[in-house]
Amino acid sequence: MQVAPDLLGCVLTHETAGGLVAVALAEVEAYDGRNDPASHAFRGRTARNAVMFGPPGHAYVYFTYGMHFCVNLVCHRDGDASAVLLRAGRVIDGLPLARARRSGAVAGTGAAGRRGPRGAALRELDLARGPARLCEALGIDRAQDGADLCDPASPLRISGPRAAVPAGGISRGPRVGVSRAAQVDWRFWITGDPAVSPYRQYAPRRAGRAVTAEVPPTPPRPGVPGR
DNA sequence: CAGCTGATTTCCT
DNA sequence: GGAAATCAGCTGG
Repeated sequence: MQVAPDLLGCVLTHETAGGLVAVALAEVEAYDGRNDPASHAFRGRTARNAVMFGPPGHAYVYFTYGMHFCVNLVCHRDGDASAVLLRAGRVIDGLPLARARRSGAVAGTGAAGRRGPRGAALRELDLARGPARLCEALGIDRAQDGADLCDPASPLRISGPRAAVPAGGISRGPRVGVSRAAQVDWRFWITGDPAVSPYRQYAPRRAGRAVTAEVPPTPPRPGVPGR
């Protein structure tokens, strides 16, 4: 929570065999470990979130919704599972590679098993506009879980602290898509930055399957008079 | 543009 | 069994 706004404007860089991509952070969210019902660490340590309970400065990468990766920076001392989700940014280096990954053209990157080109060309601003998009553009997956982001020699690293407060200042508001502790304003972003992801409130999904026990009323059909 | 849906793993009840 | 720190594709206005 303390360091989250300071990450805005910092640069996250990932160097792989395929090349280098760097993103200037525009949006982050803080999660307060065991004290925060919205945190993955709220219910204790699991195989997935183990890195969060380790020393600060490392990457916690998780897989969610069966297809997406998101990356956090572990912030508090060993045993204290606080972390900051890196939600969005602007690609400032390695643009062609970022675009290729996001369009599904690079094998072994992106969400598990996804392949083949998708539809229309992507806007440059959308390449890292959202936590899963940011990971895909940078080529981050569970292999980077635990990486030391503060080591300048690490393939995945963060450069900071930034030189100055971003022009336009910093805004804060509720976190995106969380159902619990939705009222706390622990999301921070650079005011007016177009790379900030659109805010979405948590919305429970309706019961998916249609009725089998009930017969829905027959809808009126065109050309067929009602009664 | 708002709203809804499918995809699909990890963890929880 | 079902929700979740998401995204893209599609529909209707």
